[in-house]
Amino acid sequence: MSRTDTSRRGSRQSRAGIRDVAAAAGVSITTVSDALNGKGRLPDATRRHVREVADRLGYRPSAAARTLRTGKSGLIGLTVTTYGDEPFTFTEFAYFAEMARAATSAALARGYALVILPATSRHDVWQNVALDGTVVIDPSDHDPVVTELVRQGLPVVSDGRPAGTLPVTAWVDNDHEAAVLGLLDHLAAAGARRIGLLTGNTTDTYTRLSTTAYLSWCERVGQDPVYETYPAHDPCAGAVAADRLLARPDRPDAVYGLFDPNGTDLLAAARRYGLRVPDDLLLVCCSESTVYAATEPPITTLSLKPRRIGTAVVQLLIDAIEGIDENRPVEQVIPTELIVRTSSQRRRSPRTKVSPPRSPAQD
Amino acid sequence: MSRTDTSRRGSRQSRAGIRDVAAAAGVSITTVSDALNGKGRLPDATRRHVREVADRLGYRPSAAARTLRTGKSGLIGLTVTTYGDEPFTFTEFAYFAEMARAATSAALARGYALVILPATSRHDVWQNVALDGTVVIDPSDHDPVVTELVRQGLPVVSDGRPAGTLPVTAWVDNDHEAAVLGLLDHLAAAGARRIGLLTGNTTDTYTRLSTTAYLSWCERVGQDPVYETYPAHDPCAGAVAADRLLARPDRPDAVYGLFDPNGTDLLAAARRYGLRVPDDLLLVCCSESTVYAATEPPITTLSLKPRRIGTAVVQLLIDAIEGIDENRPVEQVIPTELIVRTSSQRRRSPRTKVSPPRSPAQD
DNA sequence: CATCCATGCAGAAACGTACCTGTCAACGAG
DNA sequence: CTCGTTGACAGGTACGTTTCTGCATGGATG
Repeated sequence: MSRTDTSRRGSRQSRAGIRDVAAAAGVSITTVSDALNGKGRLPDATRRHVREVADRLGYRPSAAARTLRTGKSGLIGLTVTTYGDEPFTFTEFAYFAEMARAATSAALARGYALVILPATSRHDVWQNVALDGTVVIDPSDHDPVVTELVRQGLPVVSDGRPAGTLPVTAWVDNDHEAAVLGLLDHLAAAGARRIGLLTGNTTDTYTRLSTTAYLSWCERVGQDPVYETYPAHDPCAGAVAADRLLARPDRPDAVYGLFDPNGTDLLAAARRYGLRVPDDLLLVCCSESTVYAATEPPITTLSLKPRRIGTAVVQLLIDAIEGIDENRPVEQVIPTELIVRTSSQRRRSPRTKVSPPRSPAQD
Repeated sequence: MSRTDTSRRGSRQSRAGIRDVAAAAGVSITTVSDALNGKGRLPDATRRHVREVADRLGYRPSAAARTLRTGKSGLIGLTVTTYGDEPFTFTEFAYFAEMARAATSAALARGYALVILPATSRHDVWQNVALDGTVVIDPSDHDPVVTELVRQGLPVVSDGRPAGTLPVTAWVDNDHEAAVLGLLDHLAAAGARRIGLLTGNTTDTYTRLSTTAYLSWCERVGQDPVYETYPAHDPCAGAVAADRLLARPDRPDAVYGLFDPNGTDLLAAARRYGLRVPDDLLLVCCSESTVYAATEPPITTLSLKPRRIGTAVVQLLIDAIEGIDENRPVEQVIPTELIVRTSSQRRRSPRTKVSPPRSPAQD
């Protein structure tokens, strides 16, 4: 009952350690550890007793000590590419938020926590945190961070297939080519004769694959490509590029925008030129934002299913960390979803007085 | 040059530790530690030599051991409230993303990393990570997590002033009352006779303060309050509530929406009822999203300046962790910004053929 | 009765670092 | 010549766990 002051130090009030619990419960340190971690062979009575004493003392095991001993920290890095000195970019907000949210949930469910670590972090920060593995979003060609991590023997799972010979443990990605081809077919089926593209001038895999898919589709159907590129990480450049695209002499009658804000950008540009959507111009953009369900008209979007990706990435990583089933698939393709709304349907749907509220964008 | 195998274990190839470096450099462990950490009094020659050997061996100090020894982990928790089992909610995407982004940058600049930890996390996850302190976003009245953390002696800084007697170390917040009052005055100045409110039915501080500010403004100017409430964490309820508000017999001629998606919700509802914005209906909503610059018409938004908040929160927390200037302000109020666009200006601006692209939403 | 195994627990060795406490040489002052 | 001083390092302990090994005890088995 009374505080047995068998502590080795005169210092008062430092947090209770495992040996304080052992002393108070009248057992050995081993027994406390086993009782609390459900290991060893102890009678239930002892186990309960130890647990109760630990509770009473407010005992909290030291994460640092445990990590040092076991070599596992329960921490997963979430690495985001940076433009300038800011972590993750303007154009990827909704995608990143959804993906990170799902990843956090998935990690948590398996007892892990996520640490946000921009790729450009100072080296000393990287080294001051004990990671069990890392998720890398859209790694660049020869990402020094990934190389370094792999060299340290840490598993690395990337969102987006690695470019070149980047030695990731596993990756998850969409089939961007199939997505773009399907989407272009959808537009063509809706009556588009000349489909334009609004794309980025960066070299990341997503942009590259999507653009080449567009070009090959054009070649297949015998259409001249009509596209404008812009630096996607610049928040104002998109509107300018959208304007350029619709100002061209060979103005397209349908446009696919590769980045999230392109939908509103294109819609605004269309209005400036007096183009009605979808009558004069069909519109699709890649976005996870639900605002496109409530625009006038609602805009068809391509969803990359960031929640599925976030979940899959974390599962793969934790499997690798825990050495579960070594010969599990190291790459996983998540299907995209085309959410068809008014902007890509040639025939305008009859105007309803009160349309039903938009449905939640679960999963 | 040759691998001096003085390692105490027969085991091969385990990561180089500090004593491997010491052996290879022909000095003691102390010297290595001092040389690498810039402490002690060593001649520059020794320091350089040790550093070089450490580099050659690919030595990476163990974060866990360092944490155990020093008691500092360099990790800051970022706690988000949850609705259901998902971290952070639909309505706060843009705000949260901006805030987290700024917080990450600020922490990084001072050598800390952020760990995402939903408030409802399993207890064992909380305990498995060694935190130096925690940022809590919008803590509820008697948040058990905050209480627990404070009891452990960890500094806690909250985004949003703590309700009741929550014992946070410091907090950062906007002056929500002033913001709402100013915004309502702005609408009144633009000619609004009856201003409605679209608000939440939750009890968090933001919603409560904003709503009471609205009510007291109404009382002051002698207007009957016209408002609808809905569960803000439900992604479809907003559209329904917006519709309800505009369907009322005492239909307002101006509306302020408290949550991010309310702008598009209200705009869509207005269209259904044939109301022109801003001619028949003035519109303002609280949002960090840039889509409202490109809607038709562009919508006036109230920005809570999440980036400033994120930065301030982290600075305050790290100051507390490092014990800098104990008597520093423990509360900080960040001014809001009303970004005035067409939707809240009575007179429609002349239609331009090509409007300039929207400006970036820096800071 | 001797042997064997399962049970219930204790002792002690790591884990890798930081830092406190020496030790030893050189050196200038008295 | 002696003595404090200072520079340059080495030794050793503590941080708080987990876990391997080992030691009793007691009942079942031959």
